[in-house]
Amino acid sequence: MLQVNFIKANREEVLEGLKKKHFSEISLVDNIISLDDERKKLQFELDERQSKINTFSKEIGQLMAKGENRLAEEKKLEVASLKGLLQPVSEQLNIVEKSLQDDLIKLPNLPHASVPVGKTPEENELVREGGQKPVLPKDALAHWDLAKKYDLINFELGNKVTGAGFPFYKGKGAKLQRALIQYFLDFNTEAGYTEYEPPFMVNEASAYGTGQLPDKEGQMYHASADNFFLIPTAEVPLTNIYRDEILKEEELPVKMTAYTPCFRREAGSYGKDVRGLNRVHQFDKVELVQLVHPGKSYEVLEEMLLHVEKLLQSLNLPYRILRLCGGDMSFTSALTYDFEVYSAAQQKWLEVSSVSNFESFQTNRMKIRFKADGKTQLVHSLNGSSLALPRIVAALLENNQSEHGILLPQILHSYFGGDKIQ
RNA sequence: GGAGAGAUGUCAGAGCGGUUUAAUGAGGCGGUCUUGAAAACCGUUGAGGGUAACACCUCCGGGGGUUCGAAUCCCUCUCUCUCCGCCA
Repeated sequence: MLQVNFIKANREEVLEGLKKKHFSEISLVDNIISLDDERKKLQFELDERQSKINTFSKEIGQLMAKGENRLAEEKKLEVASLKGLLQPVSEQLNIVEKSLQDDLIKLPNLPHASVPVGKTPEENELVREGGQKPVLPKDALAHWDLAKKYDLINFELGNKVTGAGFPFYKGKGAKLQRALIQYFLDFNTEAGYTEYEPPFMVNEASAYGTGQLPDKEGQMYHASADNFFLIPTAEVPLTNIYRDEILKEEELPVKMTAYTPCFRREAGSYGKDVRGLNRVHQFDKVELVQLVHPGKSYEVLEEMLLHVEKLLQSLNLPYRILRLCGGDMSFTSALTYDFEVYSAAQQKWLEVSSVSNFESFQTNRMKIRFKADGKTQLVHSLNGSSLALPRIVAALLENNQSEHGILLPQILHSYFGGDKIQ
């Protein structure tokens, strides 16, 4: 959520930013500004009347203490009439505040200056590429065929027990999941991130805090008896740890990492690109979250980018980094880098990580602040995947297939307890 | 699932209709003293709105009500704790 005062002081900049993000309801901006002006006016009026009533009420108390009941009764009547004037103002104020809030919630975050102009994924900007694309024989198999050949993943069984998009991992396939999770967490904690194991369900306030509500509730699984939501990412419980908290400046940066399964309904995405592990409803992911001083968030974003890049390099996967264009970015982000790995048998780039700076957009909603020199201000929040497992597994299987089996990268040997899958 | 108790500032904890602008203690910060530290003493220390700065207004778990006046009384919701039951 953007801050009203910022919008008021930077109207032109806000309009331009929204345009870059291809946000259509531009009129909201002026609406917000006038609603806030009205809010202030009403609030002032209400405060003044309330102040009078408070004074009179105190006087009544003093009169009664002195036994001057008749004067007190007269004052009571006076206050009663003042109260009648209070009601309509307070009702109007409530209406205005509600509309203001509703409008503010609809505004997306503004894109950073470095965000490229564009609307579609094709217009994302290539930052750099790394690693070597393998040369596979003509009869190379896609990961869903490899998964079957080595009995690693059973998609049909998932259909039976739960539904489409809930695969079973089995044997070496299950162990590979465990090895990757363990390795990713170790990699992150060595870089100073504190490991958490959070709840996999959150309440409504938390889903609202990170921006899943009120808009995207169709994307989350909902446990209606208790009104809990299955988390779509560890970002939700992790960031909400600090909801409504005021940190000390020296507590920053807060660096957190967690493994969780992620649950996504993916409503509306059928057909292409959903085969095998390319898009599933439940998957494993290790996530990074940082809360930082607002002056340092872009520096930290680059640091997180390098961190994830090193991780991909250690897996020997060919990757590329994209800077997302205005139209392809998420509602809440100010700048997002996507990591994609090349899945050689499908001959396709698959997104495996998204690293974003949200600036104060999330923290304004959640009221995550810090205190410095007596002043309280919002921290900046960032997050990134390191990494989402399914597509990493897809690329590992496809790119490393050979006549001797799947040859795993060196770094995984000890975690996996072997160097290949046969 | 049943019964009971409770939710107050950073923490502990009083207040249960009108000098509460929320007592008191601890912690934090500043100071006096000291070579330095501890102790002792003095001062200071919540959030939001509003203002050029004051003033002023709101907040004692959330929402609603009674009253001239509510942390205090009533209703309701949420959560926490204790005991019993069930249980990995």
